[in-house]
Amino acid sequence: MAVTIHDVAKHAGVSHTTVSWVIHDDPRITEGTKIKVRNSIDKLNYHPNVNARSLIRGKSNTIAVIVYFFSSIFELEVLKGIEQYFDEIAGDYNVNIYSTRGNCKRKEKILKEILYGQRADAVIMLSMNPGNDLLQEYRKENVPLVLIEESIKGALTVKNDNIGGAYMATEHLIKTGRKNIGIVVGEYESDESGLSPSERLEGYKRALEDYNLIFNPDLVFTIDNYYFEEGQVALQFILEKEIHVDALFCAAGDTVAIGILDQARKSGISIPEELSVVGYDDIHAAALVSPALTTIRQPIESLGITALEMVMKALSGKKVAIKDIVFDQKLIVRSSA
Amino acid sequence: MAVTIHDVAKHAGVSHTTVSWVIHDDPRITEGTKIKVRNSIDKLNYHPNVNARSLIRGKSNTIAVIVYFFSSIFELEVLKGIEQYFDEIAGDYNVNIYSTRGNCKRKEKILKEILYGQRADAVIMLSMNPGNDLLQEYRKENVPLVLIEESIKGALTVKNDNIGGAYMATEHLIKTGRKNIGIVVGEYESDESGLSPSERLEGYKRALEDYNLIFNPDLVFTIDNYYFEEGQVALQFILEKEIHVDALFCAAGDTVAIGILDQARKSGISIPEELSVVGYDDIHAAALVSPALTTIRQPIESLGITALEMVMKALSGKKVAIKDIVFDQKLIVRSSA
DNA sequence: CTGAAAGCGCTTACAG
DNA sequence: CTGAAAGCGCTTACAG
Repeated sequence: MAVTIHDVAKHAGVSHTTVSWVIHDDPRITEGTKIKVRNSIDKLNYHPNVNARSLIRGKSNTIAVIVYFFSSIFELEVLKGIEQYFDEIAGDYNVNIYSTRGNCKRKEKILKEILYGQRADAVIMLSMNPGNDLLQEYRKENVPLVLIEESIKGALTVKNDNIGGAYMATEHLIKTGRKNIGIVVGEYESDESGLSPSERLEGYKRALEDYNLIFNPDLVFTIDNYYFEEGQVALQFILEKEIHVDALFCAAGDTVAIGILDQARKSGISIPEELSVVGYDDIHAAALVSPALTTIRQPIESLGITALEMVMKALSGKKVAIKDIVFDQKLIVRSSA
Repeated sequence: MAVTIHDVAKHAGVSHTTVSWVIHDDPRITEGTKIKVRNSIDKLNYHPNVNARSLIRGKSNTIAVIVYFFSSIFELEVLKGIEQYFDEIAGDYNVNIYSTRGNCKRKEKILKEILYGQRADAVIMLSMNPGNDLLQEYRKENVPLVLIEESIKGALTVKNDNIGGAYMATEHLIKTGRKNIGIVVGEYESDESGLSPSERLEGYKRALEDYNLIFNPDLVFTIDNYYFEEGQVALQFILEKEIHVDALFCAAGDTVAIGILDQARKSGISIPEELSVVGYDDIHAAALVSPALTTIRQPIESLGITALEMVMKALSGKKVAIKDIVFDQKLIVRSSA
């Protein structure tokens, strides 16, 4: 069906070896032969079978990016970052994006298939942990693995200073006179949760402690999917249960925080008078909602760019120091707190 | 290096053929042998080489999704749709997501590599046109190709009723008394632009015509990347040049429309009194900005779900009627118009 | 019930 | 300067 190297060889009147060498621009082939063969390639519309090539080379020229789910602008921005300089940094590689669709078994399957089934030559994982066993297997096989927003001993990591960011957010609320500060945060206890939720919780706790406020576990509200609607639900819950908070640090990000703002308006809660809200991410909408959202800005695209750079460096055989690369966060004060 | 089928065979004390058959659960193999072999597979942590398998099968069990760029929430939502029921609909397939990074040559290269290099067994394209030549090549090779938000004669298409949506938006502005209605729209003349911009422009024109307003080409403002900032720039341009408009239909989507709102606030233009704005998409932020954005809601996730269903149907050998599947749009009236 | 053999489409030493 | 041969890791008729 498809045109193979043999068809080209026959058409050009040479052996298939010669065709292969023309493709690889081997100096042993005369210019005349090259032209002849290239002509046949064009005429027959020949494209090498990627699978055969990868099989024999033992590498696929592909970088795999694994996301947990296409749930939020976070993924989008990181992917943008990875793409931004892709041609310059990783010209002859392809990117393949996989989603685990929130399934841990799938995650492991994908990671194993990539490693042992040779789907890709390197991996970038977003907000996900390969687990220690798989990490060791990757190291043994010498396949580069870079983690974004996740850290595990022995892995290459690019991340935000979530502890610092959460600290700043909480400190801001304290300094503006808030006493009962709740936190809305992603699931932080499961294996699948990624590191940032627990780090942000940690930063929140540290700030409370430094300012002599008591940490109250009842003021920790967790959400699962980082959806807008979960912010609405969280505030509904707080109001129904009559839980007393005068501020919410929405560590789960701006989209959820905006859900909180939305519910506040619907429930007649005035912001920031009755309730201060600080988000995380500084998405575009944060500046535009009413009241405008005070939030923490993180350089999301940079995470992607840096992760790709690390992967390429490792792929080129250079030693990459195993040391977390951490990006600073910035407090953006607007009207909501 | 990696464990092959031969290693498993040796470990289990059978031939590699037997191992292959165990993997495929061939009824000719006795249960005892199967257990023995599966044990070895687990012990050695064996995973079949995907490339070898694809090579021999002549198919890769992969569906390729091609996006133009990870630029907007639109891509994110479509991907969400494709994922949503993936396990149910397309259990043993993988998805690979490619981005052309806005490069037409890359697009063609990807499409040819998929087709002739056997990267994937079917393709879903987002807001992109394969071009007639490539479409014919896909049809000849019988590789399913489904287009989202793009239509070309002879291709399977899933799209929004952009003409209808734009008509509704424009009609709403007309009925609320606006006379000088501009349109902000994505690049619609280049090959790479996708179909929706020109369709939305068409809907806009038709509404003007039906209500006896003259179409003025000077009131068509185009943008390239669907970025927030482009909305700001567009309004700045209009103000600087003192172009007289009392309404803008931002067919380029809500993110850009919100950029317009932002610039309006900065420039002291009151919305909707001095300028009415209607967006397109109904993203979450649309309801939350101030003033809340009047917009057109489109079922983006459904596009992805339906496209995947069509691909799977075609892949299963069933005839799929070549007839555009068109989703209805809905006008959501808020405060900005 | 299991194995030896051919072959998928390519690459790459090895001859000539 | 070019070709015949072996092999990458699998699958699948074909024997036995």
